[in-house]
Parts: sequence; structure tokens; C-alpha cells
Amino acid sequence: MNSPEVIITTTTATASSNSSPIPLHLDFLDNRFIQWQVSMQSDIGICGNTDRNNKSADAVDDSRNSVAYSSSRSMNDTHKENDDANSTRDQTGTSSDCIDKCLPNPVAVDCKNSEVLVHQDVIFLDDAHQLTVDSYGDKNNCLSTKVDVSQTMSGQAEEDSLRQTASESEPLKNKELDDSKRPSDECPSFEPDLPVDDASRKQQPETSRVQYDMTWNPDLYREVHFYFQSHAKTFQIVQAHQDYCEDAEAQLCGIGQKQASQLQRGMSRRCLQFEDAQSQGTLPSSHSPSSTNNTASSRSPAHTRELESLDSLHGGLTFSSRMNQPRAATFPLQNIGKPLPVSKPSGIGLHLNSIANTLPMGQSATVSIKTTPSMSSRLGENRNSCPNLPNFIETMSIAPEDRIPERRGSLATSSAISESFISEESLNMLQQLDHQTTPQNKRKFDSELADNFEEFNQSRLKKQRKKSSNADADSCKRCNCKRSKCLKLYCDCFAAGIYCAETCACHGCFNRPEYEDTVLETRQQIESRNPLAFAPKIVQPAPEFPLVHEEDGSRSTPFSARHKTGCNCKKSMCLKKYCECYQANVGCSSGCRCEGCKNVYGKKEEYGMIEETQSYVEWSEQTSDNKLEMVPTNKDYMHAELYDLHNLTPVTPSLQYSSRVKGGLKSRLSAGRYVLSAESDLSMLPSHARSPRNLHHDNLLPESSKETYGAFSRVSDYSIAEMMDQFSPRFNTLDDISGLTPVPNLSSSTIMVASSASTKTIDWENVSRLQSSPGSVRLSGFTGPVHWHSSSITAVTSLAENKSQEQDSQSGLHDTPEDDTPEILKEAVTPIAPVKVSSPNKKRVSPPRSLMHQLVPKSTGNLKSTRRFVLKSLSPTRPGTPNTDSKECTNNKQ
DNA sequence: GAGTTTGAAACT
DNA sequence: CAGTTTCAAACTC
Ligand SMILES: [Zn+2]
Ligand SMILES: [Zn+2]
Ligand SMILES: [Zn+2]
Ligand SMILES: [Zn+2]
Ligand SMILES: [Zn+2]
Ligand SMILES: [Zn+2]
Repeated sequence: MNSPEVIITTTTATASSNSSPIPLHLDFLDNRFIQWQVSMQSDIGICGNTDRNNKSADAVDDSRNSVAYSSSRSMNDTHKENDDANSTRDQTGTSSDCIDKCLPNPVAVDCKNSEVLVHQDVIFLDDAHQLTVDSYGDKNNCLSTKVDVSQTMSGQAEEDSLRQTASESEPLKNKELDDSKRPSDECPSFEPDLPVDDASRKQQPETSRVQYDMTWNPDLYREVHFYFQSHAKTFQIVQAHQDYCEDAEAQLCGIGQKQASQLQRGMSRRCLQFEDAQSQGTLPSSHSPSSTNNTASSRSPAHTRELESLDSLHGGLTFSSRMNQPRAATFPLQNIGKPLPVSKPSGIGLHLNSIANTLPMGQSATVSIKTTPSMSSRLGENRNSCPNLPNFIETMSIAPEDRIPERRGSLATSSAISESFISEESLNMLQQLDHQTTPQNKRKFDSELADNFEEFNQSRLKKQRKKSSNADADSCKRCNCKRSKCLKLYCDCFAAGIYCAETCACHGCFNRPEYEDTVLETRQQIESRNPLAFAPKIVQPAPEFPLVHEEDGSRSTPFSARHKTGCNCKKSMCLKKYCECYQANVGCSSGCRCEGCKNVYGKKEEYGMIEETQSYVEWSEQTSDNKLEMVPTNKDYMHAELYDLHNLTPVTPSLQYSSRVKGGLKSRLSAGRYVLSAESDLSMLPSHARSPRNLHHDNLLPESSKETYGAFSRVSDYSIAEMMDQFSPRFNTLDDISGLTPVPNLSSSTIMVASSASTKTIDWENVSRLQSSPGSVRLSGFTGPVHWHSSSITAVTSLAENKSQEQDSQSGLHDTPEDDTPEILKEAVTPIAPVKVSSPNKKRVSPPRSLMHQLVPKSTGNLKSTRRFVLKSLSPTRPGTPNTDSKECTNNKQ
């Protein structure tokens, strides 16, 4: 119902806008909730910086500031709201109410300072509105994401948006790239935004933008990305820029200097962790079922809006500085099947874009989320955290529940969507690049070229690495791909749905904003093959659970989170990181094929027992629908999203996923419901993301979150404390949910995302306590069922309490029979329809080699690489100075 | 830092 | 779907 409302919550936020009645809620990520309401048309700067306003702020403030900033703001800000419910929401608590109302299409976003937590996201726009989400991540530190939401009445809006974006993005990007760094400059980057915003506003009166900063967290990206994609149906996410924290961050943050940047980076991670922590802390109780229900119902309204992602916009964003790439500005969305030109996300840290593209024309609302490093400063201290960071676990409950068989795989949707996008343009681009080479030939050819480039690049990379190594390798460094071009899952960055950053030591990298098209296309292909390819690797039975519990929790996995497909270890006995289960700090499950399993987090055999014992059933039942829980795993955790397996499952052709999924989640995890945890993903993330070291338990610390965070550190503490203070009281959860159901064609568009759960402070604390043992605590967040496909995903976040209650009872949301394919898919791409997403290509989408080869980083290869490198050198420190930077991330510390 | 081991991802 | 190859991280030295 409700019409298109958008509610956004953020800690920082500020929303200024008022006007339109469209509420967005973006909640995910964590717990905290700050809700902002944003009305359409108006802009909101969350991080403190959002747009214009922010700029100045940014410049001045450091990331930290931003953080604090944001947080503080959040309280105040507000924003607008729409009509009723939404308006009410505000930041905290009310949100729930709002949510309910809004649920249908609301998107809730929570942000704290730099961090942004999004509990659930639901976005829906009315027909006219488009929503875009951009995220920029810095490498390390911060991510900033902007969210702009603009509604446009008509399709034109899109165009406008595109224009805007394009114009903005390109210039900005270019600048950014060129300058490469400019930390300070970057801050200014906002300016670009501003203009854009303004322009956009002008152009589209209706649109509203919201920006908020988040710290960067790869995991988050994934989640978000994933989330979005899944949800994407409804909307498109345009840009996610990661900028690399380094450069951009600092700049964005306004931090001024290298140090700052470095710090930020460190922070970013920390932030991430922090976020996690927060999220944890916050715990969303469960998402409220009701919400979900609501959503489901809500969906009905069919909001056809779509979101478009705008990369270009970002460009404007601070980050953009780094990002250079003009590229995307113009993408037509073919995806949608229609030729609308849509802006594409250009530099996005995340690959979310793909999603964005899909959106249909009509609406254009863009949401960009930024994360700022703000927190970082504090975080910086903790820098260590970096390693740990990862914890965001998202868990998606996959419960198969069944509510709706139909759903099949919402996941598919995303993929589908992406595919659609990819389709034409991307291909074209690729082709061009390749020169038409034949595939095979290309391969070699490409490979050769690639090699050359690689060599060239390598030298650079080495340098970079060195730097990074110096600094901290861990923290900063990301992938080190030599031959995959960072377009395969071998690449941690790509797998995480994020663009490679300066800190990456990859050769011939195409996982950059500049190659957005390629990236998206590739993603689609991969997704077509395996809809879950980009889904969190860790799953948890989705029980609802009250948060906490598990006291015992053995540290091992908190709950019974398990690897989605299980490991296949033959020699490591699951005692080393070679084992993905172990790496993710989860025990092996029945889905594992390991031999001689000695996984300290839980042996395969044990798992079975557990499973049985725990009885997923219970959980599942409880949850029935879906819930997401966040589990803080030992390490980190995160918030997880839950997906329903059912959803995943194939009902819908599009997804197919289930069938396809290799292992078949189901098969592997017997239980019906699972939750995916972000964590795992994290774990999967590149080392920098991961925190190899510590995390484990150490980080986790028994003590609660704080410590854990602490590991990450203090920041977390602090953050947490703050968060709690702020948050806890306030919010409670909110949950949002949205549901959507879109399906049928476009009409609806809703997306639910749940990312973190909301939580109350209290809960949080408790949780933390509980958590003391790593794994023990769970947060419940959200969840719900995710219906990928249709979009109906409900995310719920809510306070634990509230939600939990609700959740229990409620559940099911959607079931809409129809959902199925997401709009996007439907529209855009191939009609996947039932068939499936994959169908088209099921097999390998990717052009593997041939194309791949063809792809040459091109100039980029050189240039880009160069640039980056250069940038790195430059940026890291700051705009001007190159040096530090790279390391910064790591180093940072400073 | 080079070299080896490992198991997932990609490919056949 | 099984078997093989490729890949990049984890690990070792
Ligand atoms: Zn890579
Ligand atoms: Zn990378
Ligand atoms: Zn790369
Ligand atoms: Zn294993
Ligand atoms: Zn295992
Ligand atoms: Zn095992």
C-alpha cells in the first residue's frame, strides 16, 4: 500500500526533503535504525554529506566527523515524510509503524554515520519514481553510498535522470580519474553531485535523493548488491561506486589528508566491522513478520516504479574522484527490454548497477548510498579490525518454506535482471573490445595481450602491493588476480560484487567501473549459470530466533550457519582456510563433502546432528517465512539476510536456481530453510576483507560485540556505544518489509532487503553479551523470505522484540504466486520467465575466455591500471600524494 | 619473496 | 554430471 513512499532511515541523515510522499526505507545493514524519511523530490544528505550540504561538511569533516555527524543528524533530521505513516517514522521507533504502512514499498535505510545500516530495504516507487542506489565503497574505509531517490512521474524522468547522471558522472568521473586522488577534491565531488542533484531536481521535481554514508564493507556490498539484485527487480541500482576508499574516501570524507584517508580506510573496514557490530548490536529482532506480510500485501499495489541506478551520479559523489570513469553514463537500459536509456552506474563499487539497469523506465528514483569513512577516524585506531571486518554476515534465510513454491528463486531474478542488462550494450562493448575476435582465438590473443598488460601492470601491482603490504597488506589488499581479469568468481572482489580497488594487485582487471558493462554482463552470465553465485555463501537455517540465544553458542558458528554449498576438502581436514567453511568460521554441514573433517567450528557429522537436533523445522516453522538473522559469528558477522530457499528454489523458472544451483542448496542443506549469512561471504572476501587473523574468536570475543568489534576495534565500541545510545533507544526496529510482488510485469516493484537487523540497543547489548561467545548470539534480523524473484523480498528488520513477536506469527508473506520473475527479468531481459534465467545461457554465460580475452583492459589496462596505480600512489595519501595512500588502507592508520 | 598446496571455479 | 583444467588464495619455506 501505501503508495510509493520511501522511507529512509539513517542515522546520519538528514533529510531535508519533504515533499513527496514517497517514503523510502532502506534498512539493511545494521541494526541501528535511523530512519529518514525522505520525500521524493528532496535531497537528503545522510552522511553528513550528502549532496551539497555535505560537501562543505565533508571537506571540513573527516570521515569521522561524518560519522558522528551522521549519527547525530540522524536524530534530528528528518525529513519528510510523506503522508502519513511515513512521515511519522522518523528515525527510530516509529519507523515500525511507518514501515508497516510503508511496507509495501518502502525502503528503509539506516545509516549511521558513515555507516549505514540498512535493515530492510524496500523500495518502491510509484510508477513514476525511479529509485537508484549507488554505493561507493572505498576500498577500505568507507563506503559511501548515496541514495538518491527521485521519482519521476513518467518515463521521461528516467531520461532526465540519465542525463543528469551522465553529465554528472562523466565529468566527475573523469576528473576524478584524472586527478585521481584528490582527497580533498573528492569531497568536492559532492559538488558534482549537487549540481546533479539540483539538476535532477530541476528536471525532476519529484525526485528526491538521499545520500548516506556507509563505511565500506565488502560484505555489505555483497549483501547489498545481492540484495538489490534480488530485489532489483523493482528497481535498479545504478551505481555503486566503490571508490576506493583510499582516494575517494578521504576526499569524500573530507578528510583531508592522506592520513585521514588511510585512517579512513582502516576505519572503513573497521567501520564495516563496526557496522557489523552495530548491526549485531542492534539486532533486529526479527524482522517482523507482519512487516513481511505487509509487504506482501503491499506489494500488491504494484508499484511499477523502477529504480535506476545512476552511476553518473555518483561520479558526482565524492568518490567519484577516483572513479573516473565516465563510462557508464549512458547505458541504455536495454535490459528492460526496452530501450530506455538508462544511466548506468558507472563507477560503482558495487556491481549493483546491473540491477539498476533493469529498471523500467518509468520511474526514476535514484538512491545512492555512500558510506563515509567518517567513522574511520575512530576506527582507524582499530584498524586492525580490518582483517576482521568481515563480519557482516548476512544471513538469508533460505527457508524454503514454502510458502510459495512459486517463488522459486528470487535470486534468479536478480540474475535475470542483470542478464538483461548485460545484454546488449555490454555485449556490444565487449565485442568492440574484442574486435570481433572469435572466441577461441580471442582467448589466446587476449590472453597474450593480457599477459603483456599483466606484466606491465604487475610491476605496478607489485609496487602497490608492496605499499599495501607495507601498510597492511591485509587490510588494503584485495585481490591479486592475474588471469581472470577479475571477471570470474575466482576474483574475490568480483565475487563480492564490488569493483576492484587500488589496493587490488590484479592484472588486466576489468572489474572496474570503467568496464561496468562488461562487469555486469559477466555477472549476469555467471548468475545465469548459477543464480546463487553471488549470494552469500553462508547460510543458516532460518529459524527465527530470538536474537540471542545461543549463548552457548559455541563459538563455532553461531547458529548453525553453514556454507551454502559445503566444502570439498580432501586434505586440509577443514582445519585451514583452504576450507571455505572454516574460513567462514562455520562448521561443516551435511552439504560438505570433506574428508576427514575436523572443522573446529563443527564437524560435518556433528552438523547433521545439530541439524536434526536443532530442528530446522522449528525454526523454520517459526519463521515460517523468512527471517533474517544476523548472526554474529564469531568473528564478525553481520547481518545476514535470509533468503528462503523456497524462494530460491526454483519455482520460478527464472531462478531455477535451485535446480541449477549446483550443489543445490537444498540438496546440500537439507533443511528447508536456511539463512545465508553475510559473514561467510565476508569470509570469502578477499583477505583484506576477511580478517584472517583474528577474527576468529579473538575478535569475537566473548564479550560482546564490543570487543568483538573491538577487535575491529574500539571503534566498534565506540560506535556501538553510540549507536546504542542513539539507536537503541530510538529505534527499534523497524522493519520494513516490503513485499513485493511484482511480478507480473513490471508493475510492482518492490524490493525488500534485509540486511541487518535492527535492533535495539538493548537487545544489542544483550546480544553482545550473549555473543560473548562468538557465534552465540544471533540477531535476528530479518528476513524474511526472500523472494528473490519477484522482488518480493521482505526484509525485515525490526527490533528484536518487536519483530520477533511479529515475526513469529507472521510469516509468510508473500507468496504471491506470481512473483516470480522480477520485473526486471520479465521486462528486460529475456523473458526469462519461467524458464529461467539461466536458460538462455545456462551454461556459461560468460564468454569466458574468448571474450574475456578480448577484453583487454585496454587502455585501461594500461591506463587504467596505470591510473589506478597512479592514483593509488597518489590517492592514497591523498590526492596529491600518492604514497601513502596505498597503504593507507592498510597503513593507515596513521 | 618464491614456491607449493589446496580446493573452488571454470571448462570440457 | 563427472572429470579435467584453471585459478588465486593459503600456506610453506
Ligand atoms: Zn581480482
Ligand atoms: Zn580486486
Ligand atoms: Zn581487479
Ligand atoms: Zn572443508
Ligand atoms: Zn565444510
Ligand atoms: Zn569439513
